[in-house]
Amino acid sequence: MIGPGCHYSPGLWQPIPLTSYLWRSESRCGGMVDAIDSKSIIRKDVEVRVLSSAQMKTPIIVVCGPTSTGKSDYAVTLAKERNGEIISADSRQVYKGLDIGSGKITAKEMRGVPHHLLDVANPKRTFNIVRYKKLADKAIADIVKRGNIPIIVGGTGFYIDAVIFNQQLPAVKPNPLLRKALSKLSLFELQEKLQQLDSERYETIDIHNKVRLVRAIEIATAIGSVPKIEKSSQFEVEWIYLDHPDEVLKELIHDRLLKRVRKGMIKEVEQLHKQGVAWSRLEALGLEYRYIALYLQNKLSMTSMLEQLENTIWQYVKRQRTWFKKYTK
RNA sequence: GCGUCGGUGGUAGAGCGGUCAAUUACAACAGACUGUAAAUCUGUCGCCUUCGGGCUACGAAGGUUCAAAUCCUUCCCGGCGCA
Repeated sequence: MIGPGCHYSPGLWQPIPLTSYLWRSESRCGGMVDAIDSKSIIRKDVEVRVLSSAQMKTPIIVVCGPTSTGKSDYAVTLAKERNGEIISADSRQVYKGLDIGSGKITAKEMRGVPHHLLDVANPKRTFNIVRYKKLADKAIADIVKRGNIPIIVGGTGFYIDAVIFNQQLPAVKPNPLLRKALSKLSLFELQEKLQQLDSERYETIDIHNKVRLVRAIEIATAIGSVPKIEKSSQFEVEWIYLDHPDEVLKELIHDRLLKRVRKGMIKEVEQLHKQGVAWSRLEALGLEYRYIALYLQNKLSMTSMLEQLENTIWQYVKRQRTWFKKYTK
């Protein structure tokens, strides 16, 4: 059985609870009681009402963890038990057509549980976090309206953060012309430019990271400076972190990779390319799409493609773990 | 068997008398993360350390030299050419 705060799961899995903002304990000290109390006051005082509804946080569940730990499956079971609907937090599963390679759940595996934020973007164009947040916020609101509990499931920590902590990202759209011009500059020139435009952001940014520098300059150019990010939490979060010991996870990754190759993952990438997704775009998508694209272009043999891919997946696992570690604090 | 080229850190591969514990890339390990986030970027990476330094290392053993991964000799191993 799977339930709130019960970090137990079927088979040989050993989901490790990272945090325990348990739903039950939270509602005792926070939301529910206040909410009920405030209702009686509402009719008399609008001020109190606003304050109280701010205090009344929406319960939400987050299932996170590195790739191949069985998040999707776990979440479906959880959703069935808890009346939940699932919101994917995966930067590649948002794209139509990236199915096997991204490890997207199949209709059958959903077992009737509604899933959101899958197949919402065209793989030829880059999706981004602001669009993700907009769609996710909307999905959450709808789910809550239906009286169900939203369950955010995925391995993209950046996306999870944006939604859970309600990060207000600056409303500056990507400017392709500016980016093109900036891409010609050296690292040093980009650093100088940002320092001139916004010395405060310059202090906090990773000054070796061109991508970040370009984005910061883009924002500063448009609105003067990069605003400090505001975080707030409107949710009562129950965190569930799934992981396995290294050896177990490595084996799961290996087996799953072979299984997906057998299921036609290579054909999927070939198909995407035929439909007009450029090799360079596929390579930029990373992991499976990058390495299979290289293989299809005869830049890698089958064996070295699989070897390198497995290796890169493991590096990704470690980046994910690094990200999720902050949820334990 | 003769000739020839080579044997360098987990791997590939620089260095060819001192400034070499040894460029670089990959792997490994740790970390960052404000509209590309499966992306992008950073640090560490022989052993020990009181962080000054100490010790062991470039196939093996000898030798030349103030000084050798770098030169010489022999041996072992691999590629190629001729037999």
